[in-house]
Amino acid sequence: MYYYIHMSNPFGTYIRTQREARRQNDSSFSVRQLATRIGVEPSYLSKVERGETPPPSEEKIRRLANELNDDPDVLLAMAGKVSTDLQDVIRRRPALFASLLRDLKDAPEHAVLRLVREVRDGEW
Amino acid sequence: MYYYIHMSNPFGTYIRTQREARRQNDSSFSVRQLATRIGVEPSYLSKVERGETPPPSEEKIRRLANELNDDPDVLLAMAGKVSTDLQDVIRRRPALFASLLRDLKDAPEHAVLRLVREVRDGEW
DNA sequence: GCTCATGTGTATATAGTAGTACACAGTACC
DNA sequence: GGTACTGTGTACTACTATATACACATGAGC
Repeated sequence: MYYYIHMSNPFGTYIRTQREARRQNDSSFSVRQLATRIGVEPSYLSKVERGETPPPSEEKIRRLANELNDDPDVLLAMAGKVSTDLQDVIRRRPALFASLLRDLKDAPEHAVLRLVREVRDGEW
Repeated sequence: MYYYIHMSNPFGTYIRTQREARRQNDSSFSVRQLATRIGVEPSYLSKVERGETPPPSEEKIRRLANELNDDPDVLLAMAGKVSTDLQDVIRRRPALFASLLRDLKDAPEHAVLRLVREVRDGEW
């Protein structure tokens, strides 16, 4: 017997919006059918979309991202989570990546992107 | 009624080692007194050190790091966790930081450090 | 040899996570 | 106008996280 505090709910709202958009052209994007495809009970997906229950597990969020053609990292972020593979990167070299992230915390997007590009071009 | 699978236990082992090292010169680093200072029951800290129970919460780990003069990020990593403030950095710009981290995942330490230095010197 | 601190065993509590099972009322469609 | 699918309400479950409370035997120091 408990209540889920029902504030804003960015994750569920976004999922519902995306699902209904897809549904215009594809009737298989009903709550029931999508729920079945990602492997949960329809009533559960319904509750998640309405924010009556917290977002599902990382795995289910990944399947949602896949079905809805969305970036899993972005959906996970909306759900208040961080991908476990990213957490693993940090956990293997905590001091190093902690300082990198804290330094880049407020860096403008283009600056970070430049670093990404530098790294990708193999400049090290 | 459950058992904690008691494999390797890097966190507890490390804490015990550090605590006993400190205790050579300072008798206040007994299980009981340290537990009291960080705000947990002595029997709980004992179980954590012996790996009978999983590592404590982030907050308690931070207090341990403080008492033992250790890097909180490193202790958290040993406990299989990532600091919530770092998770927040990623969650605010998930696509950006996800790609950065995945690209740097296997980069050699000195290359990452060079980036840290670049950023610190404000080259953006 | 008594006191007091020490480490640890046993039992238990509470919240959060991550769902399932099933029934029920509305709607679509043919 | 019956069939079949839809969204959702109600009730329940199992497991994990994060601990507390207290008792007990041991050992060290005065």
